[in-house]
Amino acid sequence: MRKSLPTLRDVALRAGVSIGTASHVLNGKGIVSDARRDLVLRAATDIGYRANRVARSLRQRRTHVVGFCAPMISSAYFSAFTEAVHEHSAVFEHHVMQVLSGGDPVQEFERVESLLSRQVDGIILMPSAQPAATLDLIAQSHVPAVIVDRILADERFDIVLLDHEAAMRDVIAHLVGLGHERILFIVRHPDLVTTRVRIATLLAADGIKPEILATTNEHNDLPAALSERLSGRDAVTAIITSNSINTLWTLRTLRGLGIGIPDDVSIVAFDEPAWGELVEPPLTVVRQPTGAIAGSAWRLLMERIAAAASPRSHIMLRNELIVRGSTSEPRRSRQARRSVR
Amino acid sequence: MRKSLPTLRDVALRAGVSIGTASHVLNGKGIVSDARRDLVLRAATDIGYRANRVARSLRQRRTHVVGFCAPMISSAYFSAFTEAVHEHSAVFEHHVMQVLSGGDPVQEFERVESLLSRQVDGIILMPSAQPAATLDLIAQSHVPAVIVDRILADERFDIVLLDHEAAMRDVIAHLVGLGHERILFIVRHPDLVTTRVRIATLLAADGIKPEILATTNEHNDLPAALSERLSGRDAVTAIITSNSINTLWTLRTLRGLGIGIPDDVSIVAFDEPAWGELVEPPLTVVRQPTGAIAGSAWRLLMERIAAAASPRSHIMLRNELIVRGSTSEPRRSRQARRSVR
DNA sequence: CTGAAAGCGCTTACAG
DNA sequence: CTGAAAGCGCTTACAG
Repeated sequence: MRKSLPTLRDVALRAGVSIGTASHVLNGKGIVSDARRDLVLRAATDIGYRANRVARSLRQRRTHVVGFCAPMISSAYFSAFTEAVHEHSAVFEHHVMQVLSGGDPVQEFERVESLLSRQVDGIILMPSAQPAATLDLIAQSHVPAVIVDRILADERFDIVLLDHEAAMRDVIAHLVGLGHERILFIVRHPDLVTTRVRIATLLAADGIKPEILATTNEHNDLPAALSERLSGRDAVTAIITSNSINTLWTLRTLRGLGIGIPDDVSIVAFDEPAWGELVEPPLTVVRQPTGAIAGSAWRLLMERIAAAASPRSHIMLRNELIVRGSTSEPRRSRQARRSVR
Repeated sequence: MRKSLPTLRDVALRAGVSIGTASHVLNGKGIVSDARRDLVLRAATDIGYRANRVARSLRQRRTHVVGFCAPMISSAYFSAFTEAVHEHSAVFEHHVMQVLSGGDPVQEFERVESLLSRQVDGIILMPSAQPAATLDLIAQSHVPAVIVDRILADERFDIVLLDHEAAMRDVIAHLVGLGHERILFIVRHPDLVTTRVRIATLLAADGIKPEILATTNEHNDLPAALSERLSGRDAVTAIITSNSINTLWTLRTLRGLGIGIPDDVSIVAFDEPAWGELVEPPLTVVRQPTGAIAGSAWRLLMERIAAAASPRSHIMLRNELIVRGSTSEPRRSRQARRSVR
């Protein structure tokens, strides 16, 4: 059995004061005479006292712990966002208890529930594709929560979201400006609201002929699908990929097929992978402002914890289109122009 | 003020039993008659009871929370390892409270201390470069801990480490086998024990002329340093990079200098970045078995929590060298061989 | 089998 | 200013 740690009682005993007084001193609350203050402080350091935050949490009904649930960690957007969430936690003097949903609504529900049983003061959730049950659970628990992206609107929560419509419009404008018409959008999770918005925006755009391709987890369908879409007179001239992993597989597949970028096809990638600037050619990407997202989420959550009744905020953040070498005029326009000369 | 949640007392009241009996039923402990069991179960679901894990933790002096401290999240090795740590947490029925040290010994100490005040049952630590104070703190707290890598031996802790010496020997053997002699090792944190082992192994190897280059955070010294090391008759023919970010900068710099891989210089990268297979040429890398590391850490920690007195374990895991296109014979041997014909 | 009671380590009104 | 006491929501011997 582990030797039990010194408690506030031990401090009080050694300092010859009451537990209440010791508590006041250590928390800088109430008014205590200098003499006793010194006594308590000395006693605490002498015996190496460290407050038990579990006891304090129980008593105060406030844990200073924020629950954080995300689908995963190990891809560009998620790891950058996760790091930003943890970096902000220190600023706001909270700990974070993180759980992974794996994108599975059932696990999401269970793990958020486990967070609730831990009495977290608030929740930051990056939802799965079907978050309805989890959102109901959170709403009904009355625990302050902010939902990050992947959901459009919900009056019950503060929401930080990216303006996916604007981002997609930027991408389209860029490609159309270069002369592209047949554009292939490769998505991984067509169910995600995020993806649906992007798809809808693409389909609604004027002057282009968009196609959508949903990939599987193993991406083994990609070579066949891409070689088909990239051949013939209706071949697509530009590809938009929906996330880093998708981008990686697409590039690999294109290389395998011997298709050149941007000569044979242009590429725009959502997310900004760390290697985006490294590949040849460097990638045109849609950058996600992960630091700003995390900061906004924390700020909203802290405000909500402080004032449960204030009106909900929906913050919309703008992505940034970074144009690099992976996009250029389509081959046909280049040839056409050349033949004109 | 948030509406207070139903407690065990509410369940007991509604079921018409004592709190102790309700507790027994809900925890599946003790022997309770079927009639009362049903009563309690029904009452609990009726009022939507959810156990308060903070209260339980205080009473049991066991939180089922593991503290996890790492320098960062957003680079390949760390994000893969972090994800693996979280994935295992569910299996072992613990939550994880994660803090970031940023590689700074002072922050590391403070945040591990805050973990201790949260009464974590155990700690998984990826140490900073000067972890002595933190290690003392943990040892003195008697909280079970397992140290992951970056430390060679410490009888006070269970340790999971990678066999960096063997890994470096594999790299050297590979390069020497190809005919390389002048090898440059680009490191970012020369203080890290990990790095020191790698450097020592490199310097001790027979038949090569190794050089070490320590980069700064901004890597703005890299172009000058590399162009110097890669020119002249003593030019290095192979480069080993110490982590993903370093690798990224090195590749970018080489491209900027117009130096070809592997024609002008071969590259071996420690860590296995997600994009390792994607760049041209695909990278020869030393793969870190992140899943196995996390699994071993959890297993050791759980065993230590169960049996504090059992002897400490030091587990050593083997890296894997993945040979791809970024390494080949050095130019000079190729030219020499050609001229022989 | 069941209930009454102590206690985990704190904070916080409440008297004095 | 200070101390005695209640209580946060549980678990767990201990009687019966």
